[in-house]
Amino acid sequence: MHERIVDLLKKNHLSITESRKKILSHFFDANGALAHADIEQKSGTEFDRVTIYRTLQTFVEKGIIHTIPTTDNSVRYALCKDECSAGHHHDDHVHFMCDECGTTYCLDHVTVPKVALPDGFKAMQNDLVVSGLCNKCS
Amino acid sequence: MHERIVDLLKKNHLSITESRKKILSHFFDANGALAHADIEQKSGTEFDRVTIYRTLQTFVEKGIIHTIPTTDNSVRYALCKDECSAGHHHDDHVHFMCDECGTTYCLDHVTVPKVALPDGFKAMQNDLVVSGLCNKCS
DNA sequence: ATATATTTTGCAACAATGTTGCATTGTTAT
DNA sequence: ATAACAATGCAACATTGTTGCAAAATATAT
Ligand SMILES: [Mn+2]
Ligand SMILES: [Mn+2]
Ligand SMILES: [Zn+2]
Ligand SMILES: [Zn+2]
Repeated sequence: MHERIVDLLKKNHLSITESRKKILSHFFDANGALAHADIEQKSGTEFDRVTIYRTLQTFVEKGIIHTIPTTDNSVRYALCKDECSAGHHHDDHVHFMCDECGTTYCLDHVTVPKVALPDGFKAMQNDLVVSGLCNKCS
Repeated sequence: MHERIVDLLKKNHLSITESRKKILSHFFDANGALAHADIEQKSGTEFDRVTIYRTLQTFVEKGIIHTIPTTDNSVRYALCKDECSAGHHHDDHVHFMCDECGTTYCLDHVTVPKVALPDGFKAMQNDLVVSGLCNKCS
């Protein structure tokens, strides 16, 4: 596990620092997506709030994590699959938010369907967010 | 137009106030969705920031406007169709965000497709946000 | 039309979230 | 080990959103 994290950082030409390792490990441990506040809580006073912001930003830029549009308009992050790289995300899966437990899931095997748009509209990215009850809460 | 606004407020058992009329008229004038900041800007110093927050909240509760999940996780609002009422929104249309001009459109005639979810997941609401170039920018 | 009851507003104070510059510390390359 | 470079912590600030309460506006009853 620790090796996997270090490798992932190396692969993306990022220096191996305590905060990056720790924050990445939170993502590997979590089953759902994490908000900034979640990480802040899990980390205690280990590192500064600013470091968390900057680390998340770096991870998004490198294609290590992706942001998730949510119905409550709070920012959440989840690990990307291997296909993503710096500047090129390929997270075309559906996201699910449980109204009961609040967990946000990446449904990696459910792809976002394409829809026909009015004339002149060109789609570059499609995000589908489903909310309801997850398999643990229903 | 003015009558239409007053009627809409009356229909929802809301007192007819200057701020509510003015904010509603901004939505009727706008072609896309509005963020809190847009309204604050259009209104100048006419009313307090807090009033705008409370008015938007009231309108959402009454089913007059709906919130739109966005990829940049900023809150946007747009007028609902007549079918919406207090506590019962029926805004099952696709939203489009233009990467060029920033406009957010309600594509009222494009409905969100249903997707098959893993076992145990129960969908209550589906939001599809498409981004790319709008008909004016492409 | 006036008086009363109810609701909405503005203000102030606060909380939460996010951003920036810069000196110090930690990491990498030589 | 040393130098070059990158990341971190801190402080200060900006933006966004929330709450309580007195004053003002609106709706209701007389
Ligand atoms: Mn995801
Ligand atoms: Mn809409
Ligand atoms: Zn759940
Ligand atoms: Zn456009």
